[in-house]
Amino acid sequence: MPSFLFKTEPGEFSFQDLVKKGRATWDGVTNAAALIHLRSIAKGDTVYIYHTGDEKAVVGVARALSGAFEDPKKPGRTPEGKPKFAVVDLAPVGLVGTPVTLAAIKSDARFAEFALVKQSRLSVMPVPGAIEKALRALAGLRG
DNA sequence: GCCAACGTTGGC
DNA sequence: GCCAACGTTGGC
Repeated sequence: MPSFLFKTEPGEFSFQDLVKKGRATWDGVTNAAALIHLRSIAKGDTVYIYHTGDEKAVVGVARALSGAFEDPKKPGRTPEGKPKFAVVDLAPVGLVGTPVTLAAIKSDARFAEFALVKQSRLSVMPVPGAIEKALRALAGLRG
């Protein structure tokens, strides 16, 4: 099952907010590259939540309750008539055992090819299997 | 269609 | 607060 990482500014919407709400529609993604990744998400996929700002760490795990669907709040269309924006519904799975900081990720060669360090400002990215394994080990998660 | 100017993200 | 890395916009 593919996995992804979402960045969020905790002052806007944190993983704890997702836990409180029980589920949330993840919207606000407008970047073209991020939207391509978002549209590849399927129901059941794992989503790691990364906090930007002061925390700069992977702090929680969520699950996609749906595949990507058209943003009901932003019904824009591309010139080809396709929905311009997409969103996905998430439910929290749980906090990680240990937050995995950006510093830890940057200093670990196993993450050298990870989009989080290679592609600045990308807010939705896939997490390849080998990287997910390393991430889960650092986070103190099973599997 | 090119590219300079501008805006945004997000780490430092 | 600064700025690098991009993306977007608009004039031509």
